[in-house]
Amino acid sequence: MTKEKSRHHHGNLQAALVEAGISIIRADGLEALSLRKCAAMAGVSHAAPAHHFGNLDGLKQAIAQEAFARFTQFMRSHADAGDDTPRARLHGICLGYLAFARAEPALYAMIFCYTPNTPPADKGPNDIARDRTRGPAYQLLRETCAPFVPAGTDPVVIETQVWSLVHGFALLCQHGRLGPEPPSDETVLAMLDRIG
Amino acid sequence: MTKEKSRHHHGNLQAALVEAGISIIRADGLEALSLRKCAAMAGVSHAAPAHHFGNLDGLKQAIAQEAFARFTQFMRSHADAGDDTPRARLHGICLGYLAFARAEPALYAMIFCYTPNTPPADKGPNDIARDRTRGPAYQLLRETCAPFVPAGTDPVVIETQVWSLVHGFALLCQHGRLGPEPPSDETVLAMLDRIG
DNA sequence: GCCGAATCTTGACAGTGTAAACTTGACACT
DNA sequence: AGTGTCAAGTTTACACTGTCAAGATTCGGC
Repeated sequence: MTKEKSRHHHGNLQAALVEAGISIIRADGLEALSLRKCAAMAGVSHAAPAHHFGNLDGLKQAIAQEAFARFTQFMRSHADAGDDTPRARLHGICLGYLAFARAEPALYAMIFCYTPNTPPADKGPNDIARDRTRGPAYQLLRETCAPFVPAGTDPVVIETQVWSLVHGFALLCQHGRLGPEPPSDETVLAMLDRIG
Repeated sequence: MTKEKSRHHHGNLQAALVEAGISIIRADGLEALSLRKCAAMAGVSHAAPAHHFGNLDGLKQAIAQEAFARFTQFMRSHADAGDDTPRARLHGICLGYLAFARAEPALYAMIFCYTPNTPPADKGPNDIARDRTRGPAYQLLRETCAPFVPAGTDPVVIETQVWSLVHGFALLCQHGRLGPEPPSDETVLAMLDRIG
């Protein structure tokens, strides 16, 4: 027999709602996101999402978490693309960062607004604790930046500088603050090379 | 006679609504902003704001414009604070930037999301056109960065690098991505000095 | 004094989040 | 089979929001 459509127990409503939310955000922006529209798009009653996410903010956090997962994978694949030199890896990860921000502006912005931070509040300020509090992508950034840390300087300074530069550039581009057509990726790489 | 309270013609409703909106955003964030709450806070009927701003987005733009005005003035005062050396001016403007972003996180974020850009679409890519399309504060940034532009490199690269770095750092701090207590201002100045 | 235009009010409607009570299906246990 | 329990969705209801249309009031120029 074919799978009967039971009125209850959607199967994987949680994922379906997140997917619906992503498509709504992609089409009409974050402001257009609503619990009821996601419910309708998933073919479910309007109050169902609240059972899974509590409230609208919960849904946004779930969407942001999914977006973060895609973002890290996207960036990691870009890091492995070019040569195996440290510089090629740094360029790759940053170009991936910018490409994702350009391709998915709304999702990218959500990652930083609706993803929880400092979850476990670990003890010492060691590397592992930093990775946890700064998000799943920080380990990749740290490894990539390591070869460019001059002797005697705190690695955090370099990591923070690279991250701030790329993040700020991505957002300024996204909001059109860098002119109608933004600077080329080569400009970013040139800025990057001025650091290391 | 004392000024009679006339039911119509509030006097300066436009400004009052913007002020109400700012206080709401300061207290409960951008999400809590609503036309009706601003109207109530200004002692006016619920549909009055639409007459001045068209819709909610119009009000947001007006608030962002006011926020932008305060931001530029704030930053300009910081630029004139220290010594008259180029480096002191650069440090001053960046510290002002960060101080404003820390003091008024919601207003700072609004500036980049709701302020229109590229208004006149000027002809040549000269300095004046750049100032117009990139916002009123760009002239200040350009003047401050000028002494640090090495011979033979495009000034835009330096300006963009400084702006991206400070903007990205401010937002990463704001969202707690740089740890529970963010790096000190000296760290930012150190990063800045690595550029010039 | 008068008339148009600007300013604000009132009333209404659709869409939204959210809470409560209810219905249905799945599963374990006896 | 019968039963209890629990999770998943539905239904109903309410307050709040943006937005529109129509009316009231006041201002400014003539």
